[in-house]
Amino acid sequence: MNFIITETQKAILELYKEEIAESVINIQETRKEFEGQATIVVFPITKISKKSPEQTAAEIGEYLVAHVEDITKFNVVKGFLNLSIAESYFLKQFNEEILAPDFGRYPANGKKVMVEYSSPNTNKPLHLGHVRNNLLGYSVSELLKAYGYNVVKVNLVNDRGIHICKSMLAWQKWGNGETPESTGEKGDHLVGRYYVIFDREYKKEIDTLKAAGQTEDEAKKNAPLIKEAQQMLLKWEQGDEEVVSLWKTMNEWVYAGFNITYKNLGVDFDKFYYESNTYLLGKGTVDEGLAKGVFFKKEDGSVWIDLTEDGLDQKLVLRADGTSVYITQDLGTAEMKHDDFNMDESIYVVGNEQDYHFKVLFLILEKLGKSWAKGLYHLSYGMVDLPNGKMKSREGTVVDADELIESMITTAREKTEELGKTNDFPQEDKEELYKNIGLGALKYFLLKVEPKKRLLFNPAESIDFQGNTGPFIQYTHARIKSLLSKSNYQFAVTSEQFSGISAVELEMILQLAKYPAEIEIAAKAFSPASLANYLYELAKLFNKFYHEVPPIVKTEEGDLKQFRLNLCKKTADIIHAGMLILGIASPERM
RNA sequence: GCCUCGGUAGCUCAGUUGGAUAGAGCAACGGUUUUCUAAACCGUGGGUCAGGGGUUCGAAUCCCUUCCGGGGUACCA
Repeated sequence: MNFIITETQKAILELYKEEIAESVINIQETRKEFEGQATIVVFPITKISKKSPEQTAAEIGEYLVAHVEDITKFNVVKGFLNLSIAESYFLKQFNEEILAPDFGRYPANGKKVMVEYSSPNTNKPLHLGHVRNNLLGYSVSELLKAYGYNVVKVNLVNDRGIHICKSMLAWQKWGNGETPESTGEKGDHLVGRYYVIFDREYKKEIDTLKAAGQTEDEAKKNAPLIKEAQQMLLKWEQGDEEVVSLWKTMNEWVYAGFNITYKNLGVDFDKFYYESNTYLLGKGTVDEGLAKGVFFKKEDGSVWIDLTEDGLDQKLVLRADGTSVYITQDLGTAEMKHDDFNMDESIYVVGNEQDYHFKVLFLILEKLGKSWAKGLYHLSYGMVDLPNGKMKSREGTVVDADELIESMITTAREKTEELGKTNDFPQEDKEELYKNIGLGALKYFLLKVEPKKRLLFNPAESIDFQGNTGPFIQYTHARIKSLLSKSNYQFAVTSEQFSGISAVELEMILQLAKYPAEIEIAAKAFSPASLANYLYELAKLFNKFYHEVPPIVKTEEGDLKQFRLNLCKKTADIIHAGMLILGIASPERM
């Protein structure tokens, strides 16, 4: 409805003899309790008109109705000028813009963006926090594709380090040669189980040492198990055959397990990076920083950067013994990824506990003069909390990803069968449907919340299937599909002059018209949440329409029926497309 | 202590260039099915937008301040 702005500018020039900037004219949707579709907020204009808000509004309203064909009526409420727009305007917009096959699709913008997400540790299975990360990363990728980007999805796997050695060591000591094959256990769960066993035995040793008079810190350092694990890490780094071979074997088990989880979640990656290959990177960057005078060396030989002028602290970038720390590695990895893909932007999907780390990382790269540093973005998201607090792997208070997925599917199965909806479905289709619904509920639940907010998950209350949920939107889609098939829908463009259109239908056109802008907003914010809420509003509006309008299938043939069917079809298409961006399937029947 | 992100209905959440009487869902209560899928629709009740101050025609939104909560402030990753 951009024409309103231009016309209002003309009106003001005519009435008050003054040019007015576009930004001063504030147009919003008219609230439901008032008549009209578009509202101009006139307060800012009174500075020019030098008249009361009411009078200014009335004058502009009269001008617009007299001079603009599509504006048919106006009313003034305090400083708000409500305009009624002709139905034909909406129909024209619907036919020409919204029904166009490429509606909501952005052309390629020629830019490449990397989205790094998931980044699991290979010593334990994925939990609900990882699920949020994976769904966010996948969805943001799809969102950016829809907005015209060329997207590269990468997964930087943390496959080395002391934590992996803990699982390996525990398995060596107490595993009796168990394998996923011999136990039937998913590989990541098996390895995770030994990680927990290590921790349990380690704690026992600590207690023993404390009982013998050592302090907590001493006991933690001196426990034989941790020493053995450290030895193992050292051997790994020296390339000890036995250790490396065990490491490879156990990692393979974990990957096999992860692949199943990824497949169930519907996420994928274009490239995997492994920290076992990247952990030595970054030393060149440190040399570069020293040469440029960005870093400095302390007496002990350790290398630092001083960020106090930027409101941060001094930060170590290389130990005195020349070994790397986390940020050294990340500096090197960032350069490598840029060399590999030469992308314009790069998004790290990582939890908000690492806000400080990424702030520092990006700042250092900028100070090193990397031109691409300004394209880096940390998509920081809040932790998923349980009612009694944070999830902790070692304390067993985690919601396991595989179990959660399974229970969502089970719930979907129970609810669907209770409603008797799938009595005539072939068995295969049933299982496919339950999976789509169960995961739809889970994904929507996690994605509808603004990423940076932390999110509460209560395992005791199952995720809803009614109201503002994935299944509600899926149901709306299925309902439309059923209607279309019953009416033998064929596409045809209607005229723009016929009667019988209701207010809710105009609302739907307005809501559909917003779709491209919603993609843009969500893509720019790297946040699928607003899109999720948009789709919910659209579905809700459709259901209202569905109840208010008499059965379309039985309506006599004509423009009104055709228009309504077109409206249904487009709504289904947009729900389908939008849900795909969220990684959620829209079943044809449910 | 310092940095940072949050605090909106009983619960889970929407609400951005500052706009009208702050919205949904769940839960509670009541209603709608001889009509295209009732996982739906309609209605009722429920608010000190954490507290206080400021900016102005107008503040959940911007500024200051206090309180509460998460996270960070590691030569862990």
